[in-house]
Amino acid sequence: MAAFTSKDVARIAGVSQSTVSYVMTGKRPISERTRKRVLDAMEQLTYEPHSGARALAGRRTQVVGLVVPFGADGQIFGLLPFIETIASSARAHDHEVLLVTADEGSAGLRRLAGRALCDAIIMMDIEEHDDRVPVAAALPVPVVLIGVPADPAGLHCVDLDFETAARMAVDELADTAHDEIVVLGYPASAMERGLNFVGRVLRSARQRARARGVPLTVIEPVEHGQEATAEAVDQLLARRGGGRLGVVLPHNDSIGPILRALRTRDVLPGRDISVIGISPDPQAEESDPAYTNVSEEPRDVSRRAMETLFWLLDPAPGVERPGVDLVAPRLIRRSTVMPIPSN
Amino acid sequence: MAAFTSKDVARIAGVSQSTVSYVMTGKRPISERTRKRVLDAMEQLTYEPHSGARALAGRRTQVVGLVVPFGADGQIFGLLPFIETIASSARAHDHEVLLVTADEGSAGLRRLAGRALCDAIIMMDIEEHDDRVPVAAALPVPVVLIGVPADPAGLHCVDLDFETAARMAVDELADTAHDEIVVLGYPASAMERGLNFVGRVLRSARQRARARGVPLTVIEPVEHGQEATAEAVDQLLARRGGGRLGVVLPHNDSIGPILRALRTRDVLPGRDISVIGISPDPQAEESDPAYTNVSEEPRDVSRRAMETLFWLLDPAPGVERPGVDLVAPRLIRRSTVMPIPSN
DNA sequence: TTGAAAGCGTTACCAA
DNA sequence: TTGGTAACGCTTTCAA
Repeated sequence: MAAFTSKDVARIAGVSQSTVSYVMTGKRPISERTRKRVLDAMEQLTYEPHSGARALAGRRTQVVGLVVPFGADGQIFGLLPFIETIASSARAHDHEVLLVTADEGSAGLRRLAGRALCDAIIMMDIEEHDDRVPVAAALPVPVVLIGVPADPAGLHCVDLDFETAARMAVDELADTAHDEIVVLGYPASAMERGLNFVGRVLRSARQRARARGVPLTVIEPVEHGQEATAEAVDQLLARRGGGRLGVVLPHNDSIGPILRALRTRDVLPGRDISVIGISPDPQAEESDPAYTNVSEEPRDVSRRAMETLFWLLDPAPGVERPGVDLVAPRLIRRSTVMPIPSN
Repeated sequence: MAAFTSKDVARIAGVSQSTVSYVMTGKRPISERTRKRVLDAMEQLTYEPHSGARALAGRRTQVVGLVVPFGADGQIFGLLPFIETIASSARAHDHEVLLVTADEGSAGLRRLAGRALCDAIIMMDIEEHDDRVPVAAALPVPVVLIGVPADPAGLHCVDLDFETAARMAVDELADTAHDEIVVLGYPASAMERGLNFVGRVLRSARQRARARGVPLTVIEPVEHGQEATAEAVDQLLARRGGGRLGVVLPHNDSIGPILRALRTRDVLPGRDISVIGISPDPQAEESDPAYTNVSEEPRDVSRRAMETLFWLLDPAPGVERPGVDLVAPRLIRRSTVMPIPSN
């Protein structure tokens, strides 16, 4: 296990070291005969190329930097499918994934690029006005954002289409003959952080409700914690005037507490009130009750982000990628929307 | 931003390249005067050393490989605190974190070592008989396991002390005058995978209950899914003979469904029955009802694992680390254990 | 306390 | 279709 080099492979295969290199990179035509001898030698020595040497000589690290929103608070629930999909896509392209936490801020980005730790960067959890975005844009490596900032500064972004998500929720409630829609908004902290989707969701919901002729109210902010949630829910229930009331819950973290508050008040979603969340599927599925949700499609979003990233690393001729790539959400019906009355 | 090298720094500082290197590594005494000039030059150029070149010449990557249990099913709920703590500890030692998913199996390990991608490896979610452990033990880089396999093969392991965890749960119920204890066990799949703690928990609980003179029954397997859970819960409730019944739930994934089943049956934990989970804190805290739990201490476990890892990379003279390092759990009382009757 | 120079293991150019 | 060889940017020995 004393770590063989391409020189060893060359010796065993009876070829030059450069030939070994060309067999690996495929950047030069190699006769079938030599190729086989080289591959055999590699096999025999269980040879693996030294990544540092390769990075130094070839100026390619075969590493993707991934900036994840740890350290930052927030919707950590749905994080894993993103990371998982990114890791698997990287692997499929023979790339490694280097983890950087968001609490490092721009310094993390500069380190990734400055030390030549990676060939490209994926950055998650982008805020509307995000300090890191201008820094990222100036980096000598391509950066793909998951999330859409106010000014993408020329960077490629991928995200859920939150406008459509809000519209789908409103449509579902309008289609099922609801008389009124209430959106329970975000906590003040989220609004201050200017997460890119907060505004998009509320605006789109309002607009669609108007178009569908259903009155829509937004209650916000909805803070975390027992009492704050209780208060918001009471405010919500006060609006129930015998009509069919539908609630849209666009903020992951508050959905659980809100459902609990409803239960405490003996208000049963799907019977007394309708509830639609914008949230990761597993959360909706495992919640009690399992609620109808508009999915955040972490796998689609991540996959598209990685497609863009590898395209930037190796632009296919004639193919283009959109600057802002919005992924269509999917509405999954569970039991929390009251069916249309049969009369 | 054209990436400066240590040669540039040397030129600006008016010293040799080797001096720049020695300033960075501190492996040679440098006069205060030269040191300052070098540091100034670095600052001025915003110099960052090329990690590939450094790895090649110095045979140190300053990278920690992290094998996470994605792709594998399972208790993904509590995963993030582990990753977060590991990332932060790595950063504190000026190391990067390279992510490898468990579904790559031993191939991932061999790649990490063979390509010189990292200096050391942390591997999570170790099964009792884990194919990767012998491979890891033969690697030319140190490996620290989070989890304890049947045969650690000389590797260092860190994990929660599940024996003590089980004992604490039993003690808490015995101390609060319970007449009977039931442990709702693991699904068959977990038992087959031979997760290292399954056996440890049940054995220790049985033993402690005997010592405390409280009858203890284990119901297992408890499969996932609505009906399976319901069945287990009915089986559980059938044991209630007017006495004080305490339940221990050692398996994360089943705790939510079980609590739900209890609620459906109008059995209120903390009033009609007692419940203690062995689970991550946030899960216990955010559950409804928030239940008394024995914490898995992901932060402590990860921190100790990283301490061991950096000790292996740079053994301090005179200091030793235990081969198997078990972290003490902590019991957090919430509302699901019935208080001692006051009479 | 410092400098010069020989590697480290690849890639890629220049020849053949 | 192949081989020789000069980088790549750092660390570290050997000299001074």
